[in-house]
Amino acid sequence: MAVAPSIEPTQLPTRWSPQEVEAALYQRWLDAGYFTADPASGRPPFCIVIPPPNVTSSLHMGHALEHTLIDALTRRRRMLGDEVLWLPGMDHAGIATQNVVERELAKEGKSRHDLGRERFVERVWQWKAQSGGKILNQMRRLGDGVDWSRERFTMDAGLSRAVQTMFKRLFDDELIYRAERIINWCPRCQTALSDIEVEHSEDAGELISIRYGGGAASVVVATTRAETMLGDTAVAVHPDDERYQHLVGTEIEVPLTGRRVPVVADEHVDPDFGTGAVKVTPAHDPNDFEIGRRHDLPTLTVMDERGAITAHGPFEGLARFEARPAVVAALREDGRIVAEERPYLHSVGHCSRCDTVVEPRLSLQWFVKVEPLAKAAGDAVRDGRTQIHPPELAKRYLDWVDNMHDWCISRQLWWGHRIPVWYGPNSEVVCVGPDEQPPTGDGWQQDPDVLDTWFSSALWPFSALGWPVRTADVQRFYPTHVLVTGYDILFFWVVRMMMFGLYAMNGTAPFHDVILHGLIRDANGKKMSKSQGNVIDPLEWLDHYGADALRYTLARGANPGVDMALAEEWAQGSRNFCNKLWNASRFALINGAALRGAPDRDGLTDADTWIVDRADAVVSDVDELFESFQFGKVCEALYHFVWDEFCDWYLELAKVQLAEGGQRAERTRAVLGHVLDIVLRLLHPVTPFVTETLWTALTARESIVVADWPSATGRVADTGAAQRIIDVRKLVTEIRRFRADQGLKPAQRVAARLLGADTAGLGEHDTAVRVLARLDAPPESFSASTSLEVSLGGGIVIVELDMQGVVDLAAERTRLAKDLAIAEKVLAACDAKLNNPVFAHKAPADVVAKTQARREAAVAEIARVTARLEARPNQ
RNA sequence: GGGCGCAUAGCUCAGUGGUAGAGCGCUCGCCUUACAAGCGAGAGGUCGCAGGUUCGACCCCUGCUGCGCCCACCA
Repeated sequence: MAVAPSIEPTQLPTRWSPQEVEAALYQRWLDAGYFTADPASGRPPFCIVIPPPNVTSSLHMGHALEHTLIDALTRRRRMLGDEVLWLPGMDHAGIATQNVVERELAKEGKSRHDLGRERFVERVWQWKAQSGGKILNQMRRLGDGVDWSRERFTMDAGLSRAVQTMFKRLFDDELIYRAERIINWCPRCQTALSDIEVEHSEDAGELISIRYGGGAASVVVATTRAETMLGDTAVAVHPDDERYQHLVGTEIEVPLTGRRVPVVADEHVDPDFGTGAVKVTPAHDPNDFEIGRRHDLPTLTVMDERGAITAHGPFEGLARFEARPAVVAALREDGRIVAEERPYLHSVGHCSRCDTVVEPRLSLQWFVKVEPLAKAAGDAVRDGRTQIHPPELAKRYLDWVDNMHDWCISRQLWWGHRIPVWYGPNSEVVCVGPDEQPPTGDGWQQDPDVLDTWFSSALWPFSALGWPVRTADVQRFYPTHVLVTGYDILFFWVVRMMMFGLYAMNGTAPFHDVILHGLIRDANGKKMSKSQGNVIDPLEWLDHYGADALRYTLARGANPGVDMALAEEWAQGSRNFCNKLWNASRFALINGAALRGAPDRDGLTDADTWIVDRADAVVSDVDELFESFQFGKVCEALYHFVWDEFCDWYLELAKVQLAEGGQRAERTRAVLGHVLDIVLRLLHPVTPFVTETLWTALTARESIVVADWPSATGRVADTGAAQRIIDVRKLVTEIRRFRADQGLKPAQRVAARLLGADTAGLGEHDTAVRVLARLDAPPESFSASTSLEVSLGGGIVIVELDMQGVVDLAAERTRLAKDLAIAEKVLAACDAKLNNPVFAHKAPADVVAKTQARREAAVAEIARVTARLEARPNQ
């Protein structure tokens, strides 16, 4: 059982010091077991699985954002009474992690081959232990309310079993196949890559036009990859291209290799591009591969897995980028062959992990046949079973699933789930399920490759819950409710979870809502990157400003799908807000506020009624905003209420009420406690630490983590009280403005008489207005030296002031002139509308009425200001 | 090549068919007994450009310009 620390209000420091208490509070929550889910409880379930961070790195700001949003959602649901499970874990991140560890090895002058597969994998596990620990610590610092008893890793035994089960099932359903295809090959990582692991960029290259054949039977083809001509086995032209009709079906000689290759007619060729003729290299280009299949062309592999040339004497052994100029140089030796060389900007694929130029390569790989799976994934979004926020991104999702290529899932790596397929001595292929023994005997060998890391990630929403075992967790918490992740992995991850979830879980999509947050950028809107040196480490802000300030900053900027620029000032502002909350609470506690339930309406002042009603409204606003995942607006609404309304006005009015003592003060304390209680609970999902500290002090209860989420009192708002408070605020502001214009110091008291306050309904607010505006009661011999008229909702109040001859006429004239100009502008605008005959017909009645009212107010204002100005000679 | 998004105050961003908003920054004045990480009062915007619809457009439509992102097998 957690015990709230007892704090003596008067001992509270004037600043919130997060560093001193956060760790202890977090430990207290863990000890109390608040974050441990119980599948057997009767509560409605609410589950979010963490997007498992890669074990390779520590958490960056994007993670901090993601975790803040997830934590806010889960904390709120917990307070609403749900059985909440936020399941933590990490991803083995196959190629990324292997690369990191290989780089470590390189520092020791070793390669993975020096260690051998087994020892290398051991080494990666060591890395995982070290790096993973850092991540877990960061999550604690952030205050993540995760269920640590359920922590998973994509390579742990259970998840490996899930992977094997899934593979086997897809294999048996013929949704996984092995084929020789042109795939994206990274010559540095020496593995196949899926389409989305390739990043395209516009690179400068050369387009070289080469004459094939000779004399009348020659044709010019163009290429940016001259070295591939060593593997050419045809030239292709469009079937309808009359220029080349006579050549189709003939053979033509390829320069350098001297190979005689057929000229084929193929629809793929664009007759308008270049010369309309294409060299065909089936082994090294995906299009050419297809052409080759259609025309039964041989595939001639001329490059090895490192990208070095394997054939043709003089070029053998050259790396591809050395071979390219070498081939061109050799072609130039015969002056008739190279028809043209020109610079050329074109799109080139790079390995997303190491930036090496990807080489299309013919090889035998495993693929997932995505069509039926992608169809289901599209349908789930189309029919609304899963909703994507923001909806604009749903279109992008659909475009993608509708045009998806088969997914290459085998990787020539060592770190990952080994493909559960065994090959026999007589070309047998056996897929081995998790409960089956692999075949033994001479010549049987397991496939050496591992699976794409996204294969296991795609299973995460159910494998992490225990699938394929029918665990209580799977039954209770699948489908999960919300997925919170960045839009940058919509295709990598979200689509694949949808495909696999729908397939493995009998058509049940893995989540109801997908929230795609934006990317974190630096203050100038630039992407954070290590090479730019503009990365902000969340730990730095945690140390300087505390977890709540960091979380609040991130949540406040979190508009769905929109990137966020982060600057240090934001964190400072959030820290200041936490401190404001701290001091407001401190004030309330010092003055004896305590939680006594919702205050009885009887005997409340206008100020009390107003703030209680406002708190009610904020509760429903925040609920609505949370339900629609508008975190930024949740924060904004609470910020405005706490700072601009509760602190700036209610607390100041409360001071007056407390000074009255007795029953009035007692009720004020109740209202303070009530409103503060609501505010703290509403803020808790975003700023858990400061709210916990203050709430336990206010209520003497166990923990706000398990407090009830606020609900509105359900009573009808008192608009009269609200209007009177608005009037008080306006009156006070106008008087302060006047004082400022007149150059009065804040401390300087001025005697004043308020005329018309009673009829304006502000009779009982006389003291408050005087305190807030620093006005003294008029002495018996009061004589006003100047006056100020303020037009309020309840009527006009005239403030007569004894300025003792210090009236600054010039300042007043300036202000009046400004007021006059504004009023005249408003009048003109209103007249323009009202004089338009169509306006009265077409505009809604309330708009017309409002416009008329505005006009009248402007006219009255002009009259008053003009009178003022006339009464103040320019002397 | 296809698709999408964004252009609003100095900066980062909200916003609604009917008088332009916030935070930070800036100016002036204040240590006013919760808070100087604070208080009070201000300045600052022809809501990218050009048309159109409408009584009325920052908001809806069209085009343009600029920026960004995603997808793509342009040799």
